[in-house]
Amino acid sequence: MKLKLPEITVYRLALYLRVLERLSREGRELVRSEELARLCGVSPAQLRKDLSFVGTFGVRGVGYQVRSLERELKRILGRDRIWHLALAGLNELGKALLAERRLQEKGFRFVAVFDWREEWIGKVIHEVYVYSLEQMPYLVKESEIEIGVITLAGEKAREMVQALSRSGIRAILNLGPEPLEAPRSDLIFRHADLTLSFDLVSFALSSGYGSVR
Amino acid sequence: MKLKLPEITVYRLALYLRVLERLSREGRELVRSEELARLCGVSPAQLRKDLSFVGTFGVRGVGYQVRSLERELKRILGRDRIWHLALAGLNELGKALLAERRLQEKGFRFVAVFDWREEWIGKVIHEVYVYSLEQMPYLVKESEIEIGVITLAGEKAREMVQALSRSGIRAILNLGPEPLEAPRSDLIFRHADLTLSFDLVSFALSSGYGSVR
DNA sequence: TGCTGTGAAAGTCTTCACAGCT
DNA sequence: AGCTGTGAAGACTTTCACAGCA
Repeated sequence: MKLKLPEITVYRLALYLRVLERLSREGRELVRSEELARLCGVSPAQLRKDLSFVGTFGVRGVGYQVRSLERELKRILGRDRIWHLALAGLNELGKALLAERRLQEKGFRFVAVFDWREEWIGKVIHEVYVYSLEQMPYLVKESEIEIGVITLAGEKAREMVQALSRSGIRAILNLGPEPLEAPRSDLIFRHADLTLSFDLVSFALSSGYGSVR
Repeated sequence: MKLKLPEITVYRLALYLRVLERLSREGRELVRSEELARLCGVSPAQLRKDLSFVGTFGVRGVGYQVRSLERELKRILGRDRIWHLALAGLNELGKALLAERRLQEKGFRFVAVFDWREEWIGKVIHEVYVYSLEQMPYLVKESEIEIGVITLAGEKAREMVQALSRSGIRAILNLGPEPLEAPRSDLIFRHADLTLSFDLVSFALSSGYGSVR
């Protein structure tokens, strides 16, 4: 339970799992570190070292069983269960997340949207009901919502962080364009901004950098 | 022009710029490394070291001029110009990107959508015209499109990579859920998958990890 | 005085290269 | 024979602590 691994390793384990899920769908039974690494854009040594942090899954001289490695990584990443999520504040990116079947399939299930605008409350977006902020504490508890997702920026984003925190949520994923300050240290708090990757591309293009990753 | 800095530093420079843009909007003139670092969730030494890779912008004993640091970082990141983008393949996430005013404001302008489905071709989504794949080589050249954005997965995603590459695009940003193989090494190629950050949160929750970043 | 810029030290991550097993 | 698992070496990144300057 108290597994301590580098954050970058966790990120890559999730990436390996993506590719394993695909190989598994395609019916592959066995994969070697060299191929899986190439598909993920990392070195074989990196892949084997990452796996060695969390267990020993391969067979020497043979490779890895796709299904069993997939199952083990799911367990390690906490992807062997259903998580209940709430979207705090509705915008286009938020709607895209609600519509994303792939997230549902992976066990990330949005069970509520919270918004402050009267005209949205009571509506149903991609099968998820929109509630007012007043209902948040009750619903977080009753629906066992553990992860709050924010796609907004600015003052509204900060209000949502406060509301989620006070409602007893366990984790907040900030997908908006600004870093926000964590309200409490016992709350898991991540910032992942899609739009930053546009800046990385623009830098690469204008600095004469080569291909990245 | 041949600036060689750690990728993680480029990422953080983009993050600093986000916060500077906000401070600038709020009318702040001066900021010290300690405050800017806190707002970005990094250490002051980190921030100063990152900046030292690309120049010297501060005044000792005083701090940084918000506007001039903002301008310098924009120049370094290639954000002092307009970039023309194409969306290759339309889905919910793609529509959300087209609608994202913040990207436009930052100089990332979608000028075309390409799709293989007859029923979409000729439509206009969030003011952007949908073209067929046949028109891609011509339009990439005529409209000076340098960055292709993909939000799809699977076989369609791989087809789009091929089509973009053959049309002479300079960079591809893969926002879909699977890593893809780069078609050529002279093409800038990035994978940034929002859905991976959900796995990181799920790991943090189930491993008893503390707050992250 | 006070905060930046930066060598040097500490810490972390990646790669190497081969032992260990099937 | 062949591929994984892993200590040890090497590369890279972060932090420290203070010189340098307004």
